[in-house]
Amino acid sequence: MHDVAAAAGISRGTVSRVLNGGYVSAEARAAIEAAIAEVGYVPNTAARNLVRRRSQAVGFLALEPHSLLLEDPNIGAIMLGANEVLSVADHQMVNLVVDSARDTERVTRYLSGGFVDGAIIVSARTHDPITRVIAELKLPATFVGHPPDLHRSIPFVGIDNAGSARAITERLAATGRRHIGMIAAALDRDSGADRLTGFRAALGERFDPRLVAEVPLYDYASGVNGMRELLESEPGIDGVFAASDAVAAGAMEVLRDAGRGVPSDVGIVGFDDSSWATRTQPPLSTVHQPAREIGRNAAELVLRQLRDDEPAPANVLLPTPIVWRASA
Amino acid sequence: MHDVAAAAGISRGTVSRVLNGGYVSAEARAAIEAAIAEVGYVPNTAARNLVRRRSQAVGFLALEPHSLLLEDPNIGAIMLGANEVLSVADHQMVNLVVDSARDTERVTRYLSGGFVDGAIIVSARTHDPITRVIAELKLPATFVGHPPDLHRSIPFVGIDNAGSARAITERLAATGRRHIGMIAAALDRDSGADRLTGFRAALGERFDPRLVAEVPLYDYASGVNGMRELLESEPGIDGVFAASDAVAAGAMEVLRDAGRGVPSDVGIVGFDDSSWATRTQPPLSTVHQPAREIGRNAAELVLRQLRDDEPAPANVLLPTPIVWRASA
DNA sequence: GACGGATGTGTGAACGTGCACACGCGGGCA
DNA sequence: TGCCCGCGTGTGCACGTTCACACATCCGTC
Repeated sequence: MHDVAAAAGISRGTVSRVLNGGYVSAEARAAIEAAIAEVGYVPNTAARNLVRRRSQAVGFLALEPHSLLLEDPNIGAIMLGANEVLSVADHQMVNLVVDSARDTERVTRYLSGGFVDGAIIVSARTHDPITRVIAELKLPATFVGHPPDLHRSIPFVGIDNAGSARAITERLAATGRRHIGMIAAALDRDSGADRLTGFRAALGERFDPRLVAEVPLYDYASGVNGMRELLESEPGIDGVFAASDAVAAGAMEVLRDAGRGVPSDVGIVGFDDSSWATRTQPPLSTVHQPAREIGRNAAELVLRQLRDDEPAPANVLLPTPIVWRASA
Repeated sequence: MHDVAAAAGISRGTVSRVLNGGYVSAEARAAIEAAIAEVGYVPNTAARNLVRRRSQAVGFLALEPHSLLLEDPNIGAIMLGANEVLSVADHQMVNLVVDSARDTERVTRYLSGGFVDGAIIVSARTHDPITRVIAELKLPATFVGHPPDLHRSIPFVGIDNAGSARAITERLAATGRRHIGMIAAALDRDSGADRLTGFRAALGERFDPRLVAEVPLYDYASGVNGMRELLESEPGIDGVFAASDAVAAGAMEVLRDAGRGVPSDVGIVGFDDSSWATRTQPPLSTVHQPAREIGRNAAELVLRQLRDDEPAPANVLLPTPIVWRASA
């Protein structure tokens, strides 16, 4: 910067003002911009961060084991979306995977150390020590998905799981199915529980608790087990709402083995619109989760908190269009 | 740091030596460590980076459009592996997706500006402007996969595509298949071309150019088209080596529609051991790509270049075990 | 004509480290 | 005894910015 000032014949202070805004005359600005181009000047982030007490970095916290991270069909798109927004705003995105207890310790230290100005938190559970740390540090943050009850001060971006589940179940019912069941996964998470709630609301009087198979995870194997259970308790089942596309794929496999045609004998719908949905045969009718948009919005919410002149942002619920393919 | 020094009754310099190594007496060390714990001291990265002229960050360059990024079955695991190694070594990983020409400009500026100490480059093409920039800056870097011919100075980590293709083709042939074809994808990349080379080598005299279907991408749709082509040119085909698992999945779909049993009528093998491999019915026999290990090794190679006392690292080729499932 | 506000510029003091250098002390050796 | 060397410690400067403050000029107003 010193060199730029010398080349332009002006002081350091004015160069700084050109870069950061302030009263600068047109001539001075022109001279300095020419000098910057000539010298090939690039501001030094470390020095800037030092004096500003900022790091220009936002942490992307995934509170999940490494293996599940890769299985999750949405997380990659969420990361990508967040990264897009952050990099345009000249912020770095730092990935922090919290798997073991050792990670928790390391990441906690990292967050406390001022290495990041804010955080995006994915798949937080209730009572997670990390979320407590964030709340205590008053670190600008945003949850993806419903946050644990404790920290209502931190905004979140997500989708209306109950409403979406209700909508697609109603659509499935409208195709004339009489015995509609659900493979309900991950009921220990709000997303899983909400999808079941929506399903129940859609059926109203016709809801039959025997036609709900509860399975632990959103994965293929759970779909296989859930569908077997449903077929056993009601052989005449002709419609299935699977809590995720992977679950639906597992269910379709069981139906095929049982000689049931999809959608001729059984109509089936999923949730996520992930890569599974177009890989099944026939392709899956499902609820589209705008994962990239979720990531973008999460990043925006963090950045907005970083600009202290703006008010605390409200939560964001994104629309989830139904994608109707051939499975129902 | 000043506070720590005061609390321990010793000077700043000695505190610095405790943190960075140097002559320190046992008593002084103990006193300072106690003071650090008491004060809750965390070194300031910005100040350290400023004086050391380091950023403690490594760029992860993906030279691919956003959409393909998510389709790629390996890239997530590579990122995860690299991130693991880097974070343990107290380095940040900065994701840089180069999609448009605007990205190229932004990322070039980023790399030149000393924002990163090194780079990991994924899916580079020949003559990519970014790789030229890296070579000119003499930025410590590592390629994932074969680098473009130009920059032999930069090491790479990858797998032996030709050898692996040869091995699994031989294994397929050993099951007694007479008419073995290949769906060869992405021949404009070295990985694609090498897999075809390996296939040809395995068959030797028995190689029949009519039984090679060339398709543009490593994806499902290419598998569908490739398999149709093979069935047309040789209805008696009883073995297929698909250039990727996604291609194999597409091929299996076509075989099912054509009423051919897998593996009873046609044995089929893939490449990658990605999530596709366990989602097909029957599950796919394939070549395992150690993606997470590739990421780890790439990060190691960059870190080694950063420790200037060590010699320039050599390339790394990782082993690719065959995973034999039920499709052949 | 004095005064105050708007506009524009220069200067010095941080920000929190690492590192070079100076210095002190004790022991081995010629 | 004098000197060198290994060990251990303190001090000042530099790293490249931002920011507050001081100052300078011009214009309009009481």
